Amino acid sequence: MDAGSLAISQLSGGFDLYNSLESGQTYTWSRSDGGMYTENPAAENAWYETIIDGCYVAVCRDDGQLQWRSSDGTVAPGLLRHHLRLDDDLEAIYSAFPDEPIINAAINRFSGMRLVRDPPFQCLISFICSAQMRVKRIYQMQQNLSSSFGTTMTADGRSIHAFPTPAQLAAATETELRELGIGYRAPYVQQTAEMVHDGVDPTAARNLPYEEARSYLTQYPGVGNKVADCVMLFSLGFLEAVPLDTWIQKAIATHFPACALDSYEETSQAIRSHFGPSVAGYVQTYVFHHLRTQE
DNA sequence: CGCCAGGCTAGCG
DNA sequence: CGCTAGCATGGC
Repeated sequence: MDAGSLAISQLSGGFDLYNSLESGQTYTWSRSDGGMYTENPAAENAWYETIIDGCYVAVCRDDGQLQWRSSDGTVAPGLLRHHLRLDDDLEAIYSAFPDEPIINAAINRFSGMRLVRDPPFQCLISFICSAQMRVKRIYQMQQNLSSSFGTTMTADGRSIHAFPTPAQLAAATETELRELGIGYRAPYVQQTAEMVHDGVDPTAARNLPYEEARSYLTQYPGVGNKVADCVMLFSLGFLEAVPLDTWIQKAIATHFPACALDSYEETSQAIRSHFGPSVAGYVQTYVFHHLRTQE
């Protein structure tokens, strides 16, 4: 097992590991203390781990450093920079946020929280599963998919499951998926996995303009505008994407009523423009987490 | 028990 | 097009 560290002080705006990985934007990491999405704060030395492209990586915040351990030390630092967006200039991003009370409150609470850049297939499946589901259960469903259909690796003598590949998940039956608690989303998951396995590549959306990319992603069963926006923001790097979930729709009605229009498309356009296209997705993620974790 | 959870789809008018 | 019933499952 290789190991190393990155200096958090060199990152503009710092890095809040806990809120970045437990704000409901990613379901690809697990806390080694088993407390992922339990609403118990992570212990100071809690490790978050995942397997990406066959590479095991674990990270932990310790004394101003982002410590990491990995099965492949040659790729781990670059992998972390990419998937945790460590090169995002948070100070510049905050200064581009609109100066409004609810947004400022969110920045104050979660300063250092970064967007993630998740593996697209895993992101696609996890947000198909997210429909009408609580964050904690979405996470549990992804764990179930991994342990039932994903490849097993051994790290530190423990067995860990990677998220299934499109081929592995396409081979699952609807009945098997329902037994994992996937519910009525089971056929969507199976059929989407099959489409990706057959060559309909979600990453092809990267090369399209924003609204065409969103439309492209809705060809997968179980993917509407909202889920497509999540995939674009949390895995494809469209920082202008603002997923209009129930929380954000309420926030728009209350705090930005001029943007509360009739259709998803119109509201989306208005709120993207209001938040600022280059940072709108960041604003969304901060406000979402702020509202969802208020007492 | 009833209600709700990071919505979507099919089937209407 | 716009509108809405129905959808699985678990937690409160």
